Amino acid sequence: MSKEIILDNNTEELLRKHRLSVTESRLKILNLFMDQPGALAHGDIEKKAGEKFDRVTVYRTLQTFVEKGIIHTIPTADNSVRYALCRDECSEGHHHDHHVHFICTSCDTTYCLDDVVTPELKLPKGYVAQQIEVLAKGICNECSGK
Amino acid sequence: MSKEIILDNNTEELLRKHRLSVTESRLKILNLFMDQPGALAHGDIEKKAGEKFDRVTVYRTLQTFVEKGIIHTIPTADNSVRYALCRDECSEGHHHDHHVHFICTSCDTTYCLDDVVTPELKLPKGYVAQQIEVLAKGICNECSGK
DNA sequence: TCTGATTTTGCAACAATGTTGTATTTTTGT
DNA sequence: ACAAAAATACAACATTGTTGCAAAATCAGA
Repeated sequence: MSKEIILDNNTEELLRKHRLSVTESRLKILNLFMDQPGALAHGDIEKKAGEKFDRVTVYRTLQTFVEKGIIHTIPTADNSVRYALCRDECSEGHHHDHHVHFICTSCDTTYCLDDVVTPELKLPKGYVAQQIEVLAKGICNECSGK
Repeated sequence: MSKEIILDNNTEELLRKHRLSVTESRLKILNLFMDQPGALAHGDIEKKAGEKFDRVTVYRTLQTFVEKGIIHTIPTADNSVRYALCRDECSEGHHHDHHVHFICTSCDTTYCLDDVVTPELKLPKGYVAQQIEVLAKGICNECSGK
């Protein structure tokens, strides 16, 4: 008899779409991402998940999700990469996250500003850009309102 | 009798300017940065320095240099912050590195493109940017020429 | 140039983070 | 329901980053 997991099946379909086995930890981790607007670091996930989440499972799950194009990484200036859901269609191994990321210096939330497109750049001769990441730091919507 | 360290005194003056004691490890680390065009990760420094460099000393030296505005950090998408010399005048604790960073996917060198200025951004209402970091990935000058 | 005060270093011990291999469990397709 | 495939948990380990403190180097003033 299969365990009864009550979760919306958006997440389940997402996994199936990428030909990944539907497992409890994957569903839970996906839901963590869905349930909040920002990005999560590896550590956040271990904490938010309550008590028990094997560290190795989290590492491998995140790695799988990145490879499949379900989440993407966001660079930060400290040593903590954060992950966020890919809103748009990201094909396997090829992300199209041409939007700006915003890190709030007050509440430390990381946002994907999906509507802000990364600007064009004029690079010096010989440099060919394949991908451009824009990282803005400042005060977010929530924190500036108060 | 003081040990004889033969190094150009640009580095020494730089340290004095920031009221830092002139020590062997600081001079060596500064010279590592001077001797190459790109940025260095913590690990690079430990390796490049040959055999002996206490890890703790490197950590604390980098931290000091960042605080004093001698170097600045560059975010990356993997878990390895890199450091580069601040070309322009950076006051203590307040960096003016409004230039674009470029990471070559071929040779893995990180460049500061000092002449490429970060573009203006239109952020959604409520978001106030204090600092904007632009990170371009692609093929660098050196690698594209061949 | 000597000397005491200050700063920096090196070491040890530790904490946190990330990796790998393997046996066991779960999921999948038929 | 069953065999094959995939994912997990656990242990053991490697790497990376942190802290406290005694020893050493540097500095500033006489």
